[in-house]
Amino acid sequence: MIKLSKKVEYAILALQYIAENSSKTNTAKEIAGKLSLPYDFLSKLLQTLMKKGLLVSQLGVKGGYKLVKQISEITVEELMNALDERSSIVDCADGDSNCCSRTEICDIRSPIMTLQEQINNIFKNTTIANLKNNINI
Amino acid sequence: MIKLSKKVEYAILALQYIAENSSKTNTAKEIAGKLSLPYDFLSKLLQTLMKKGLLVSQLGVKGGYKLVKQISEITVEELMNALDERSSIVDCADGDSNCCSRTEICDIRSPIMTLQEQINNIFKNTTIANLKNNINI
DNA sequence: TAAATTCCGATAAAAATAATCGTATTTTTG
DNA sequence: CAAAAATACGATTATTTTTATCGGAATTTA
Repeated sequence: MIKLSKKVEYAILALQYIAENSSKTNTAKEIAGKLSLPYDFLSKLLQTLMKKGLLVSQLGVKGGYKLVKQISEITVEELMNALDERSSIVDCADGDSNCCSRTEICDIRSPIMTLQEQINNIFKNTTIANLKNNINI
Repeated sequence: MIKLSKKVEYAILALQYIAENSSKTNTAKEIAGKLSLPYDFLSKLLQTLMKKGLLVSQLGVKGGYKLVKQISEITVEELMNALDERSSIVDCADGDSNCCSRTEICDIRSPIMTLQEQINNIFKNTTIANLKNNINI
């Protein structure tokens, strides 16, 4: 609960890797290899990020992925949205008006939404660059 | 992703219900009925909260549950812990030292922990009483 | 002793997440 | 042009987590 998916976790690592190697196009294979991530899964994920405009891809032999903008300009929120991760802590927090079939008046909806907003703010204010050690122990 | 489990959701509702009816012991059956929650599931959840010291139970015919302390003194963090919900956003954030088998040096562990702490703070600073509308629309 | 209840372990069902597979398409290069 | 290296994409499977259910035991009250 309240956990980042592997998708998001791998994407953070991959974006950071691409950022470090931004002079060239990076193949999914290389990234997966270097970071020991499952190739197929990563590959699909990168395609999604490409479709969502966070990466550009090049097809063919010299193909691979490049960043569109710097990782200091990509927020975790943006990444989660791109990967279709809903950050709604309860179902009714993202527009399900039937949420309150349980009780006549949903007693907790509004305060839960506030909780939601606080969490969203954290993800909104954290960039992929923020999630990187500057110190290599 | 980043979602409260039904356990936590139901527990919030149940604790609020019990708080409103604190003059008597409340049976799992009644709470489930009034809130339209699945009895077996709720029942087990209340037993857990009892074991963790958030509720006291009384066996037998006039049995049921009562609060040990006021819901304004129970934080969401406490509830999640009681329900064995780990609020760790990544596996390595709760003591899995093997987390970094992927890369020699885990580049993101420390900043992820910071993110984790921010999220924890929210749950630490929100009580079950806070999650209740004072206005009934 | 019967009824209402908590208590408890086991299991099943459903949903979400993660991973895999096969194949098509594109591009480069020899 | 043909082969190789890569992305693109749909379908499917496997795994894990979450949610729900079941059966019966123990406890208390009346």
